[in-house]
Amino acid sequence: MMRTHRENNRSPGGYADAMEPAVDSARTRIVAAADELFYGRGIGKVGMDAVRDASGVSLKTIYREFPSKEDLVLAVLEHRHGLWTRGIDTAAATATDPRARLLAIYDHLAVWFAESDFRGCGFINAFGELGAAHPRIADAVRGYKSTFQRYVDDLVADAGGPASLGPQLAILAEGAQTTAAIAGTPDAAAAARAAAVVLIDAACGDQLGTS
Amino acid sequence: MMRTHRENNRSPGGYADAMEPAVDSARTRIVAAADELFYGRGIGKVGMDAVRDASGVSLKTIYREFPSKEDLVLAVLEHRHGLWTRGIDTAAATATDPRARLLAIYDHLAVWFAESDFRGCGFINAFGELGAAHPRIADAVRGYKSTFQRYVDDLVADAGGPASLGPQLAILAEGAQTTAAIAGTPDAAAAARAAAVVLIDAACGDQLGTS
DNA sequence: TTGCGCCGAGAACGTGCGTTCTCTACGGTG
DNA sequence: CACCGTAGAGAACGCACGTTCTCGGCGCAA
Repeated sequence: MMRTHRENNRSPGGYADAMEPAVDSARTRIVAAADELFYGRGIGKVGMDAVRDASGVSLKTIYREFPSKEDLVLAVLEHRHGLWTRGIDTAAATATDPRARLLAIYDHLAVWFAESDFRGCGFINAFGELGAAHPRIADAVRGYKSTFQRYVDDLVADAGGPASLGPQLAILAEGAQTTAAIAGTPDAAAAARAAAVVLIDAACGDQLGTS
Repeated sequence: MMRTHRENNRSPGGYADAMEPAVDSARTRIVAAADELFYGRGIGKVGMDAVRDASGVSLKTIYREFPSKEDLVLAVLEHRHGLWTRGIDTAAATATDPRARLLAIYDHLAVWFAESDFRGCGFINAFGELGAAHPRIADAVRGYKSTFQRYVDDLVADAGGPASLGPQLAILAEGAQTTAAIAGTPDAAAAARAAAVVLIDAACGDQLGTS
């Protein structure tokens, strides 16, 4: 099974092949700059002028790549999903069994929460801010979250746990993110991990030792 | 102990005593209307004109009661905290022991998630949207969340559980809220409750039967 | 009744921002 | 060199919104 939680290769953009490199680097710079700004200040508080200044790409080029701010937000969310996926994958890389891979999720959260610019889950923030008015953004967030849910469910199945365990572990991860963001401390990752240990061992029959 | 999770009596406003009734009903109508609008659409998407139209109170009076939109947001958050507190208290009213009062939290979540206009936790949404730019709002949200954390911690102590259990149960509640909001289904409440049962019984020595 | 102060309705003002337009420069091709 | 498409800088436009101001009406004291 070993589902590796890959991101999609590319959004269906459709730009010419010959100029892919230059265009792609412009896209990359725009998305990277917008991601940092959106995440740090909230999407509504960041104007396209700020994205231009931070990326060094003119407004005209930004609007050629992304026909509207909403499209840029969607690209930023996809980018964040790639970061999240890679982080989970590297955290799980050294694990040898599904149980350890599940717990690696919370270890990754601990690393993330300790970053100085941590401000909660970008998907949750975007959903709370724009979900009601922008169905495409709400759908994208739903999709990313359910992808993660499937990842957890598959690991639970590999570990021989019941289907009810997956949602519980995902809820712990979600709650840790908002708790850490609001409290301003990374403690929630350790608490969620400890709870996950109890839940996993209670549900999976306790074949292995604790921790 | 029986901490009853009360809200504060009044914010330090300081308006004349003689006109309190009329003024208070204006405040109430403004806050009620703003609460519904802010929660349903997101704070940034609701103009003061919309608050005026929905409350039937003129802009002049709104600005006499709340010197700025930020002050109105703070009052709305306090109002929501009162609703949340009363909901938790009534859900816990029929419970006879601390364990049941803890589980009543998730029963209350299930009721809340099933409401047609449920759109996640208003505090989390406000924090994600405005926390970075409005420290007073961030502080208020932090305060409400830590009040809830203390409520849970006290119940855990009453139940004879270890201090580490309180944060775990609060994380479950937080995670259930965001999961239910994004997924659009109330299932997360039941999953969080089931996880809470396992965690409580594992930590408290399993004196009583399950569920 | 005459003045006075409060209030609601709504216009007005300033600002920020999403989006588009203009102007200029430049690099490659005949 | 002339030509063309493209890019950047930045102005411009339209709109939404937070906040303030104006106007007309209404209740109330003398």
